[in-house]
Amino acid sequence: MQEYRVVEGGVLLFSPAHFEPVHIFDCGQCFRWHQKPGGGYSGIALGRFLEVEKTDEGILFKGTDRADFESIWIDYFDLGRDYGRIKDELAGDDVLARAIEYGYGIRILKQDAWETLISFIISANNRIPRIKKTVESLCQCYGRRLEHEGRVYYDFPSPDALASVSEQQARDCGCGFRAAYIIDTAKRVADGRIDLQLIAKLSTVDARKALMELRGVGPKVADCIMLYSMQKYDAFPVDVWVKKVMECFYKDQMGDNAGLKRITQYAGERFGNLAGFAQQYLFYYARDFLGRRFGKELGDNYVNMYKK
DNA sequence: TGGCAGGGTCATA
DNA sequence: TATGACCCTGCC
Repeated sequence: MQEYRVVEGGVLLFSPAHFEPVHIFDCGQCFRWHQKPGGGYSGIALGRFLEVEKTDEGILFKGTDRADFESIWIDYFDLGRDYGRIKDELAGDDVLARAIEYGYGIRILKQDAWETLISFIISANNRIPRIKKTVESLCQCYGRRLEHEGRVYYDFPSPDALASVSEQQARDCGCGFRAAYIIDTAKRVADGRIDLQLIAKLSTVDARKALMELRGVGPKVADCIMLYSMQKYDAFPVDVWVKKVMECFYKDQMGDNAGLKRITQYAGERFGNLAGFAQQYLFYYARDFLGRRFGKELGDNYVNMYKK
């Protein structure tokens, strides 16, 4: 655990070698953290408002006190985990070594399972700005109103709250065709037919199966829920970017035209119980660095450049 | 300005 | 197991 100290306005984390806000909040795992105009991030998680800023001395967690920091945020940001060791293990792989160098400050947050479930149902065939907008809209319409230092913000709506929303109301929030999935899922969680805490205790294979019983939850969304909120670090969500990067760099090992199943299987073999961490580094690297540079041509272009 | 395509999933064949 | 449809909007 890294050292921290209570300072004016919050808690300061010293020399955080493996904590970079932009990497953490922009690596695709969360939707309610937003970059502030003056720098830093603000977000709402676990029913609380928090600001995270990088300073010369370290990472400043603004708007929290020792009690909340110790009982909530240490766990949420997974500050007890030694990312140095994880990186050392993964960096034996050439591709991962480069991805880690690029996204050196990524951490996997321990998010609320219910919020993660609904957020990633919304993510299907969608774009990140719209996902954020839709989640925010649901919060404002159906979430609990909270105040912090005179500022009003909204918690993520409870299962009960979303279970009583009509399909049209959910569509009005921008959910689109996912509206029916969300309401159906909310009803199941609200009346206890689905128990997320129980699912979290299952093995990765069984939890995946259980989650995929829900409408709107396929393999990718199930893996995201397990990785981002159930501490199942062997889960390896395969989205378009991870698919591209895997097809590009591990083509020889996986064979031509590797499908989703093959990619998932290969990631399990190669990265084992660190597959989830590997996925985060690969996703961020693929989307942020390679995506910006090469767009759709990512695969072949980069391979050619890499070989030279 | 219009048209495309997207953090996938579901239904159908 | 393989296609197409799907809400809607940011972006080219």
